[in-house]
Amino acid sequence: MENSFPKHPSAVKVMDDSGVRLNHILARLRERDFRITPQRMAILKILAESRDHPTVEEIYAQVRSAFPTTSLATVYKTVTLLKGLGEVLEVGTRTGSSRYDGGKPYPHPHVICTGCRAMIDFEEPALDDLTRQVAEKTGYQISDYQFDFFGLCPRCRK
Amino acid sequence: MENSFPKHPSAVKVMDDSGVRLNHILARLRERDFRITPQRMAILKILAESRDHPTVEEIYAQVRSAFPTTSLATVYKTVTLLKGLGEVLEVGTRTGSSRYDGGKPYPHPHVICTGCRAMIDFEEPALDDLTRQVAEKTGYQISDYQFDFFGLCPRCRK
DNA sequence: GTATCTGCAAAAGGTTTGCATTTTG
DNA sequence: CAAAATGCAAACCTTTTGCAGATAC
Repeated sequence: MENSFPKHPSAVKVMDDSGVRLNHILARLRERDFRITPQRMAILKILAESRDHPTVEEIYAQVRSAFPTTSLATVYKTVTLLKGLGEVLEVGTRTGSSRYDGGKPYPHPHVICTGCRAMIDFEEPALDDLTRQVAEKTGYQISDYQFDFFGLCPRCRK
Repeated sequence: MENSFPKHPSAVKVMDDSGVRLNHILARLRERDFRITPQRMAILKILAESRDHPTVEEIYAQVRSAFPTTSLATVYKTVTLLKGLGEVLEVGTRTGSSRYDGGKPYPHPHVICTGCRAMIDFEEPALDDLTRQVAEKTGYQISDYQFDFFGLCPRCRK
């Protein structure tokens, strides 16, 4: 195979059912002998369920309501671990903190409001093809991309 | 007009001749009563001439060889100023420092080597069209995008 | 029981800011 | 000469790290 570019939902086992997604991540962790602590479980649930691309700070705040002693460092460590396993996608917003997607951990475009920071996904099947073209034309072995649009959402537009 | 999306070279006056590009930026600065200090001039030259997307740190090192008293803060301030004027494009590399393109200040895709960090431009005319589609489908008023591919370049591939 | 995880606090980048001094136009 | 830019150091933010004590399996 020419490159190791991540696959789409059907291939990667990403489902709209966040419960199934959570179980999938749990299985991956057990597989590799990572431990399921209460803090981790809480973080995993948030990442698997939320559709709004939370920041570490936001995850932290939510986890704290259930486990008040949880530390920011633990959230960072867990998110980093999941990123390494390919079970969470980090989205850099170029202003401030990264945001995380535990529901669709493969690269895909986002549309980000420069006013309220709302972030939505954008489906564009042609990107797999474009990625292949980039690999061909440049000789690079493309393994990842980030593609984000910025602008005002309908509400912030006034 | 539906959106304020930046235009391509022919429209924006970006030329392969870095001297002309430099003059263009100088004119923009004078226009707005910004002053042309020796430090600024040195930074502008580097940004207009270089094709390798330097970091602030790299610009700083180069400027220092001509003006040894120059400070990092001045480089940051100048780059921020030019970004605000739309005369420099900031490219986030998601590892470490941003890199800057003073030759093509409008959004365009990059291909970045995850080994040696080499960064090349990628021309894809169809993106203007895709941007329009994103605006239509989402209702967002798209003003900018970032689109970067990551992977090993032919040399780093071994 | 032991390897792993947590929580704390300190450190580490990268970038921004405040302000006195210098310089440009 | 007035307005703007420089240079320095301190401040800022986000993320990472080291390590002693706690905990999952």
